[in-house]
Amino acid sequence: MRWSRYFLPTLREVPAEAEVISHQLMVRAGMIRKLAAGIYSYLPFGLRALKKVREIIREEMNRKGALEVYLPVVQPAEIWQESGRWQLYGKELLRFKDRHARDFCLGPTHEEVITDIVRKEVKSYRQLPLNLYQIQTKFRDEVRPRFGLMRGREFEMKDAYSFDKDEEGANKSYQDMYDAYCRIFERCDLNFRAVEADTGPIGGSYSHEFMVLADTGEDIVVGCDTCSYAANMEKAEVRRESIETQGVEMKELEKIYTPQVKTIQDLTTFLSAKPDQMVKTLIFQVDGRPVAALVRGDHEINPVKLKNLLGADVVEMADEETVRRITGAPIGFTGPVGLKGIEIIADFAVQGMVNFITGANEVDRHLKNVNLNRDFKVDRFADIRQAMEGDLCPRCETGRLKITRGIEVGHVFKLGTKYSKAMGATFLDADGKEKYIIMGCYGIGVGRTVAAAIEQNHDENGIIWPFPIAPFHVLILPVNMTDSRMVETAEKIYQELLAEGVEVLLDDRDERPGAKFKDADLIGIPLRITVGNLAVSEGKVEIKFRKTGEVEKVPVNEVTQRIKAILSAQLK
RNA sequence: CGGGGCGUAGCGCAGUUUGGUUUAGCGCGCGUGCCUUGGGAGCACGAGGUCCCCGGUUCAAAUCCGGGCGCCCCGACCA
Repeated sequence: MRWSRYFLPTLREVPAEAEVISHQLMVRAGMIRKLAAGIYSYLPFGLRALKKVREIIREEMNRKGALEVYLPVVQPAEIWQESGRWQLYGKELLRFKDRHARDFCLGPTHEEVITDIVRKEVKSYRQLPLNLYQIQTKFRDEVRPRFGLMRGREFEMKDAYSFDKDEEGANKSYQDMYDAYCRIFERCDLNFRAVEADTGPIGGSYSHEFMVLADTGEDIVVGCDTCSYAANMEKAEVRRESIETQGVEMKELEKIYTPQVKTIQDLTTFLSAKPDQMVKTLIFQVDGRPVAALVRGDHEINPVKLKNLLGADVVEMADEETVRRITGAPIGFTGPVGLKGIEIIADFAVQGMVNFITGANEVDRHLKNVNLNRDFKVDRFADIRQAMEGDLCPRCETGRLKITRGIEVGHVFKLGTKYSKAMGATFLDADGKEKYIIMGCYGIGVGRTVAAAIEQNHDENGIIWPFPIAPFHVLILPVNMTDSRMVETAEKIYQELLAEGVEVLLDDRDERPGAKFKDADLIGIPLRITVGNLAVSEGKVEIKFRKTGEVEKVPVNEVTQRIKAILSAQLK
């Protein structure tokens, strides 16, 4: 491709609206342009990167025997009503009516469509297992789209759905996809971790998220510094620390006056005590009934854990009025002592505490030297808090947990029979009995993967494409377009590389060298061939690696061979 | 959905507080010519605007008032 005939509009300045580096660079490097909030066009250069990722995904999906399909973006309300999600999905589901006033939506995901196809076509266990996937546009009307392609409303997603006759088969399907995902992200040269994720109330199922590690990520990743344990914040387990409390004397319970002291922070200052000597009592509404949850003052409650523990559908913080009704005091003075008619659940860490501080269920009062069993009873101890940096690893003996940020690029999920039951997708098994198909679903954000790759591979000058997803592998840069010898040399190399099938971009623009070099760094093509004075004087050109800055001086007639050698090594 | 910010040429911005001295500006980019060619050169000339939209106040509105729309950030939310 000749740059002069290409559509690659680069920007010198950072667009005001772009906050994160990947977004800035994708706009500056002429990859994308915004049409509306969370809705982007891909320009040719950006599309080439997207296609590279698509192709890697296809190869790995096909390798596992998944079959590509292409499902509609516009979907009728009926199948969503059947699955129950027409009601449940909320405003993220963009709905509209056609000319006959029939209800439709733009597909945010495709479980309904695929289940509809499979229930109609699959009748026998002989047709299973089956794995169907597509790479296609999704639309989710996000409340707040942000960070360019990171959280768009319209975005490209690879979604796969597996169908199996039994648990064993479903587990294998899941593992196949897990393995495929690892290969895909490895091939994209991403530093990622597969983390355990919460599955919600479906039960018995499990799920992993594939997180690309990046400071700008929206998700929190909890990982062990020693073993391979990793989970997202919702799911991350905490190991019980055994604390010796035997022999510590219980002091006498004491009520203290604490005017306007409502938070742990306030208490810390007011009593000059440490947060880990306090117990936070939080009132939750769990499917409509109140529950008190106790965690140590320096810990945060994890509502998802509470929800799973109680097998509840909805867990939310109680409002001011409810708290008053139950505790007799405003928010900020809640404590477990004297609470009646309410289940009390405490985090394991509370179990090892003696003589701690809690709210007194009375305005401007707290209690000191509170003790378990003597002053109140806990109905259940459980792991209900969020993991913290430095916590013991729940899996290995010596590890400590570390907290990092990540970008979720993929998610594998065992669905079980949720959709097959809702929509009646059954098959006749070998034993002659009708059974529900066991499903799994597996998604990858294609555009988000590209953005994540940039987030992880750039420097102050621009993008540094990993070879496997680079829009072009080689950029030829003739320094002076008015020097016919340089132009001819560049042209010769360009033709040779083209003939060899190398993906090459020739910067034949009549720009000054400085501008060309800046653009070259910005768009980040992994190899740059500089055709300059050396080509005229010694018949040599420079091959520069964008990533390392390393430069090789190579005779013009050896360039093509050298490039081929580098590419075959890099692309394996 | 709560809080904050922004909207002036393709991009980045000044001007708005205190209405008129601005014929609406600056830098970059864009076009033409000269000159220059190893890290975003220089000179000259030039094109390019519904100052987000609608309404109001006023002799006079980019500027003040009311309403609307759009975009960005924080939070909540996110099968």
